[in-house]
Amino acid sequence: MKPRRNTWQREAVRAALVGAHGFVSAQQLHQTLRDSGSTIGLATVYRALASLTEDGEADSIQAPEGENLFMSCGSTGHHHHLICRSCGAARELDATVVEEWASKVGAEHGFAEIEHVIDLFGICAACRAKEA
Amino acid sequence: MKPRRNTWQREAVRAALVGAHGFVSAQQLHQTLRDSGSTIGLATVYRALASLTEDGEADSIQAPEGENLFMSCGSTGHHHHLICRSCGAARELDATVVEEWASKVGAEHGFAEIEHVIDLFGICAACRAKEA
DNA sequence: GGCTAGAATGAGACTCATTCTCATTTAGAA
DNA sequence: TTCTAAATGAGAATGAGTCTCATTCTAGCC
Ligand SMILES: [Zn+2]
Ligand SMILES: [Zn+2]
Ligand SMILES: [Zn+2]
Ligand SMILES: [Zn+2]
Repeated sequence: MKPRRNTWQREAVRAALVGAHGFVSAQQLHQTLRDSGSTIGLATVYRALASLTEDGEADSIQAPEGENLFMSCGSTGHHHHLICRSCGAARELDATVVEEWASKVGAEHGFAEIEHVIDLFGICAACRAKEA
Repeated sequence: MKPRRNTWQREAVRAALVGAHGFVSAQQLHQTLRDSGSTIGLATVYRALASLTEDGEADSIQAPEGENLFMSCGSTGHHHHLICRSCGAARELDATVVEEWASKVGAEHGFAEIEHVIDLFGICAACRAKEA
């Protein structure tokens, strides 16, 4: 892990990410921080999120609309999520079966350096209750 | 399927997509078409790809970099791919196990309207040979 | 074949997420 | 405290994709 300086900006992003409880975009996070009086710059939020993700402190996924979403995730290892399209709440999934499937399939077709993207999106119970 | 008029532009996009043999971006496709003398507009390429995808004549995926990629795909039903990061070549996958896993997991967590994104990326044998 | 309504097109303006530039600030070691 | 490279922030730049709207063209009708 490359060296990082501890700036209040980096810490603020980390805190905001933890406070978000679910996947959020860089823009949302920046807005939240500004709304709470911070003067942090948008570019800095992007930089902090990139480094946090690099260091394994945050997970990132691509929303179906193309935006990148980030989340402060407890477990550090490789894993997958079930995400609420409406509020961003996420559940970690035990994906042992698909991990095995993915590596088997990759090998079978003679492809190297296999990576996989596996995400489930839906509407959580809470959001459904709200809408009804 | 909503009605579509047959224009040479739509046909050109369809043909270029078939000729591409793998996943390509709208921009690439547009460039290819222009290079071969066509005067087709970029917006039209986007519109044609969107309608072809809607009609099930093309598949689309999100590249890890965020760009949307399209491919003329034989089978019409729901399925997944193993894609070469380098040349876009793709294999269709039998993903019965993961389909079952996905629907089970969604239900278990009380989420509704589950959709899943499952894509494998790697480097195909041909591209590895080329690089070496 | 001509006529017409409405769909499709294309040039370019526009949006919006993300990255880059660069002058200024600051963390952290000495 | 001093110094230096890393980090920051404002705004410019990038780039995929969408939108607008005047013009063109398809397809059905005579
Ligand atoms: Zn929700
Ligand atoms: Zn995995
Ligand atoms: Zn390849
Ligand atoms: Zn599937």
